[in-house]
Amino acid sequence: MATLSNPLPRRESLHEQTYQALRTSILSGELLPGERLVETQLASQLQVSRTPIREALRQLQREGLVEVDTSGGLRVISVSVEDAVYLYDCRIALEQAAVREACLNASDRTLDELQQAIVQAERAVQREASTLNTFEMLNLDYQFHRKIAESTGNPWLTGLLDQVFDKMMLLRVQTTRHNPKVLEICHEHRKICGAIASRDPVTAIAAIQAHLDASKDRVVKALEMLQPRQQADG
Amino acid sequence: MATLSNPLPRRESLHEQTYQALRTSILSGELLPGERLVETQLASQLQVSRTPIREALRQLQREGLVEVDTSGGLRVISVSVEDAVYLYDCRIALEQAAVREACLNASDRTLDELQQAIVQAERAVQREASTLNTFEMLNLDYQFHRKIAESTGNPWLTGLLDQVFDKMMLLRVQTTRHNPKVLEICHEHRKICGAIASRDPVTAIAAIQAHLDASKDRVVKALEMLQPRQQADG
DNA sequence: GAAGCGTATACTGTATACAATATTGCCTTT
DNA sequence: AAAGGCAATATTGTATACAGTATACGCTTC
Repeated sequence: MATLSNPLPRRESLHEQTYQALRTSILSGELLPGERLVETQLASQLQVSRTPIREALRQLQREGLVEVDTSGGLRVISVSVEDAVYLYDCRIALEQAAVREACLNASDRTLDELQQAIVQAERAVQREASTLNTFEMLNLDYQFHRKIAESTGNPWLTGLLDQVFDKMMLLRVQTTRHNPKVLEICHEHRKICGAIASRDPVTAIAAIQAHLDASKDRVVKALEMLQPRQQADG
Repeated sequence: MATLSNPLPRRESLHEQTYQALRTSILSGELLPGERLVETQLASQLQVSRTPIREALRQLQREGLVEVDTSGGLRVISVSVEDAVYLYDCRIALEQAAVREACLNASDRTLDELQQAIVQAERAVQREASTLNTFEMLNLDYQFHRKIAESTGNPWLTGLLDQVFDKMMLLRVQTTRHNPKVLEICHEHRKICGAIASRDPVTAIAAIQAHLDASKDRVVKALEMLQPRQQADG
């Protein structure tokens, strides 16, 4: 609804729409890691000129979802087992800070939204079981974590975490298909939520730590199954 | 030196050079917070067409150094006292993770470089005292912190911290001119470095925490002097 | 003189043309 | 048949032209 209190929503520019489209395609796995992104192809697919495509690609590049080829072309990044560990390290650091702040700042309204995010995820799992695709299921997971970040009121923290989430999505789209222990996750989410609700930073931090450590383990194991880590020595 | 192990360095594209030029201008204070960035002006100043300018601006926008106006124009962000606190929260979270990993991974070579970074900063201060401009002085500071991040081997962590540093530079360019207690900082740096060298994560984390808390205090106090924080109630 | 309208101007958004470079495959030569 | 070179093609880099939109200024009208 457009009201007088807000400026009218300006029609999204093509480069913005292009950015969103490409990002979604990458995160959902429609564009696979390593896949070459050719400007003219994308332009004809999305029915725009190369100009907005280029602007979108530069953003994705700065964000690290896309990287330059040896010959100057752009490709979707591919995330190794090594990267997965590194990304989890970043995520744990940021999310610990997030839950700590959340314990201080979260409003009742926010706590409610957290609850709802969990319930929504549980319902979705029970209802749609296997029909729900991986991308959407992961999105429900991240919704919870993002809500915690938002509740801190710290926009920079949210932004940084979003970047980490994006790359994480990329690797989890590959792995989660095989072990979607979502109910277990929901249980862990409830614990975190409870600790935040009782304004207990120590417990909350421990809970998010445990949750992410477990998640990290699952993902790393799954990845090593798919693409065995190279040993430095024999 | 170009060797066979690396691909030949491709001539930097104009949009990359443009990005670097704009970023530096912003961080050094040549382009002031709130200042309008007009594509055609920048194009004529840098003697390129609008195309590379736009690509550079999109990157800066994604990175958060530049933001859109109500009327669609781009402006250099301005960092409030609130933002300063939020940015420090992010930085502390990330740097704690960095020093912890540094304790585990730092090579002797890296430790040496850390030492050198400190010595270099001390020398610069003694030698050039007041002639050294704020931007360069801060760069020496960040060099130290960036080296720690690099020593983790975690490229994502480095990237995230760089983003925080950039915004921090923006606010510190305003504040540091007045209280350049650099020697004090060097002392704190030595402590951190020592703890990393003795592979003592607990001490290292405590030291970086103390260092950043002190820094945060200084910056917030200085900022509140310049632009008093608005009170919600009278 | 103030309010409102309209035009001129400035700026961003997008498309396209042109240039430079990389890749591919064919053709020649030995 | 293999190697080397040359031409054709594909792709990115950059400039510019044109369109849409906002802003500013002056003119008109009351």
